[in-house]
Amino acid sequence: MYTAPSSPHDSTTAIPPLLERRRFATQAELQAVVWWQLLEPAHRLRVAQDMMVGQVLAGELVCRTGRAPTFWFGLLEGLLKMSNDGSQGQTITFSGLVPGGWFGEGTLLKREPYRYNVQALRNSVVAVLPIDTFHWLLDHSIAFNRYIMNQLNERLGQFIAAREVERLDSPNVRVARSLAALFNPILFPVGGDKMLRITQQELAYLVGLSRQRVNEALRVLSLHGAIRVGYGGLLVSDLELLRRGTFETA
DNA sequence: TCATTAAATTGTT
DNA sequence: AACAATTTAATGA
Repeated sequence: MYTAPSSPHDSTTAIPPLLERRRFATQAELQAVVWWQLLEPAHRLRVAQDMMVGQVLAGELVCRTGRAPTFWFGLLEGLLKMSNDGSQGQTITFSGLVPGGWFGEGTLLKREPYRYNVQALRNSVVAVLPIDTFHWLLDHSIAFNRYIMNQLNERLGQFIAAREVERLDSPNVRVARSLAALFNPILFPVGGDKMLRITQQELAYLVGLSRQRVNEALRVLSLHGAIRVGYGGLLVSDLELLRRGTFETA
């Protein structure tokens, strides 16, 4: 299913048709949203009326640096990559995004343009909540405020961890930490599932390594018993080891 | 349900 | 980057 969309790093990719061909969220989709469950009935109703869902094809951008903030985004299905274009044209990947994750709250809070690109690594389903609804929730729901506060705090920790990884770590450890980040229960509350559907090619785009190198790293990680690799995905068997382990050699 | 074929993904150089 | 090997998905009897 993965036909390298010319290059997920291609900045000439057209503006997302996410705004077109989208529909309202179904009841099942709403109930799968963790923070929606925290709201009281009146607040749930407003969200149900305003939240929409759209399809994003592999390679397309969900949001783009410099664009005015319009939505808070949630990934329902698929795989996204959050990155930034450095001053010399290098692409810096901050984080991968797996289903259950919501992003853009920092930008919406400040009402400033997005500071990163979010690109679909495969066909994905994305939910959007209008910025006005987002602020209305902040004004009316304590539960929502608490959720956002938690999320901001957790994301801060994730960025700090990402910086450390970026500097001093071996490819093996980079892959390990990047994988571990996808299992953050606060940012990606996906029901404690240790199973991750991701191809080695997708993971390669995520961590910025070649597929070959990722393949080798996964081999080492599984030798250490941190993960089990399978066709089209992997299983995390020791999350703590994945987070803290040093996988220097095989 | 099974066999066949195409497509996707992995393993290796 | 290229290629072979393996796994999955799709198709039709």
